[in-house]
Amino acid sequence: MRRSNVPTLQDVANEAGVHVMAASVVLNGARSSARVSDATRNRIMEVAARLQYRPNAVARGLLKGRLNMIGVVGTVYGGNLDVYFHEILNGILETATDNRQNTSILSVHDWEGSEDRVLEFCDGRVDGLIFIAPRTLKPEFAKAIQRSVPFVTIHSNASIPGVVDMEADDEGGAYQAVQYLVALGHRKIAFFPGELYLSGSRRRLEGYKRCLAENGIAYDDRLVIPGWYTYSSGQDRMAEMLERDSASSFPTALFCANDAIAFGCMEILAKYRLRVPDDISVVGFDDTLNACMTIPALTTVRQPLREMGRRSAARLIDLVQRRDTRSLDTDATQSSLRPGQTMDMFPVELIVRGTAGPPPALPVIPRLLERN
Amino acid sequence: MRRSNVPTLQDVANEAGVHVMAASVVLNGARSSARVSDATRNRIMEVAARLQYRPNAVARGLLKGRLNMIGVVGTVYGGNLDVYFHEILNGILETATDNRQNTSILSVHDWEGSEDRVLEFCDGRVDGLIFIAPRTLKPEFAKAIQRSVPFVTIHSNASIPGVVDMEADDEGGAYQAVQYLVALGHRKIAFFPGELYLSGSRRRLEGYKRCLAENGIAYDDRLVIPGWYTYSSGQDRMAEMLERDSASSFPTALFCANDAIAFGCMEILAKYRLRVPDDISVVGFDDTLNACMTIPALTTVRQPLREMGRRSAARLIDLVQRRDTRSLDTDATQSSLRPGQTMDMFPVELIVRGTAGPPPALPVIPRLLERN
DNA sequence: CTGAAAGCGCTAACAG
DNA sequence: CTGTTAGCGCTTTCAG
Repeated sequence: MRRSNVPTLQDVANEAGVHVMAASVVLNGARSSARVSDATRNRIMEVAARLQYRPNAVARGLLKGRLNMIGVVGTVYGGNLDVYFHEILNGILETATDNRQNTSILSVHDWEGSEDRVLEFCDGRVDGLIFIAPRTLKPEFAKAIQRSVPFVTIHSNASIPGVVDMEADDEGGAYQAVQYLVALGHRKIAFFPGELYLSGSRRRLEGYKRCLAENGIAYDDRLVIPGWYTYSSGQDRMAEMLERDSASSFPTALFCANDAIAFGCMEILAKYRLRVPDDISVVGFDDTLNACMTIPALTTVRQPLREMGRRSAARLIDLVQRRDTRSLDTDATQSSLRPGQTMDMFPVELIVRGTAGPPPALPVIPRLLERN
Repeated sequence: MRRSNVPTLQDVANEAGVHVMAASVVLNGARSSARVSDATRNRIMEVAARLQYRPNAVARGLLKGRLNMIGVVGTVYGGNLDVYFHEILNGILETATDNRQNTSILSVHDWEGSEDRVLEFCDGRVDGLIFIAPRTLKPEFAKAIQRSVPFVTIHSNASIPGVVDMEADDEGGAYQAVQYLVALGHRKIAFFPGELYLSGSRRRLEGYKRCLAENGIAYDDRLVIPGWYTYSSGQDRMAEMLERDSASSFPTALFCANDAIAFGCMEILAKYRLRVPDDISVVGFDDTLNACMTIPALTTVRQPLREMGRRSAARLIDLVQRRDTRSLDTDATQSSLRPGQTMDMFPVELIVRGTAGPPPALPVIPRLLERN
């Protein structure tokens, strides 16, 4: 049953009066391209051009067991793939394009309930998978995936034996951010860590705690308010804190576990007539593209998301190729990417912009505007 | 040459001691599932479960001429797929997921030079294509695509006969934005239209002009500065204007053809110590996710990008299905989407936030800060 | 150097 | 109701 009306190799061959395989050899430039005489070769090329022949990727894929397609699985948060995802994706697309790979995206709402969709996703249609911030990859699930295709993770929550994972220096980044605030004179620094059951959040909490301890500031768990990695969670938690605390017990600085939370906080602060950074300082984490778009621009810990995307794609492509040629070369020195290493740690950097300054001389009084 | 180690239908059949096709019928639930006795059926299911058999999507795709994959082609601007693209993508992913379709992304840097990549992209690996803001689709190129797969466009620059295109009411949106500024008391309103060779930009310019005319304000082409649809272009054009104009000839309001331009402008305005909206008003276009993340939040014309993404995917899926069953039903009333219609126009809406207000009583004097 | 075969994994059409 | 056969479009092997 021929479905589409695009010319096939058979059509070209018929038209040129040669056999399919001659056309195949000519048109894909297989190793022995000298196997066809110049006359037939030219005739085939001419016919192919006239018919606008293009090889069918699926047929080739079935045969080769490879489609030149990398799959990306990412979480949608409240219906949206957020900027964080977006920047990683940019990196992946860049590397994929450079290596003539296509990119396919699967968005999942929750990891637990989507295992079947993910498994289906990798049944032949992708050569490998990149998981972006998977919540919980159950070991059996990870095994099931690996049976079909290799995969790598970015911000994996729990490390999986033999699986390469990209991580940023969460602990160090948090430490830097808090140290910066302390140096500015802050002593009461709140922390919005996002989801504390995520290992990244916990590492950031570690950095926050270590910095306080090293500066002789007592840890106050009323200043640490968990939530989610979203704008609206930032709004909610900030509002809670503003309604709960009196002016005197209110923090002079906020460290947020990502930029979205920071923006949510800032939105609420504005509603309460608190000026950033005069009345209160805010520091984020990630340095997503919109971090420099607020006024004042967000002071934040830069995580090289794009680079992490690039590297994950490079790693994956490497794994796919290695699998393809596993029997041919046992020499692992071919690649510049060390295969044994199971975690790529990326450095972070504090980007000082305009949302953090010295604490106010007098306690400020938050007053809610009636409506914005 | 068997490439992967995943169990195949043949494996299941062998293990269960039945013929391949029995396994096929049982495991995919084809029309006559009663064709197999319960005993064999159970045995097959049991074996399939034990072996963790999953059908190979590529093999099925080759046979059916359909992979359940929709392709999205978008432009990268300065190395980034921007928020605009991102929101449309969210809509596409949503509808794709609802219809059990996968989504594959191809990012192109320039449309002219990427025609081959696009053609290659649609050789079997996608069932249809969504073009996001294609610059110039040459007629022959469009024909070539259509030979392989159906496609739809979003913000197509020139309409292509028979191709469904999603557009927003650019003219009306621009009119609304400018009318709002005029109502606030502004008479000197600058317009940053982005690329004027794009039809969308020109329609926005029409709306701007019409509104000025209807309010008896003379059109001054010194106030209309073309550029690109980017943050950095907003910065550049704004800086140019600030350096060029004296305080007295400086506009009191800015209408920007998208949010990115508006943010770029605002960044420069801040550098020149101009306060938004006290000294100068700014209105954007699009209402991308980060529009509400600046402080003050951006007043902008909302384009339902997500909805446009959803609709484009729905349209495309419809076309793909129609193509699949073209010989079977000639009855076009099946679908709720009218097939003949070649343009979907989406309404826009002015979202009033905090970046526009009345013009200042006295002309303001921009003064550049030494460093930010 | 050329031709004929077989087969990737799956399904749709046939005979039995 | 079962089993066989052919084939989606392409490539690789093996004879000629």
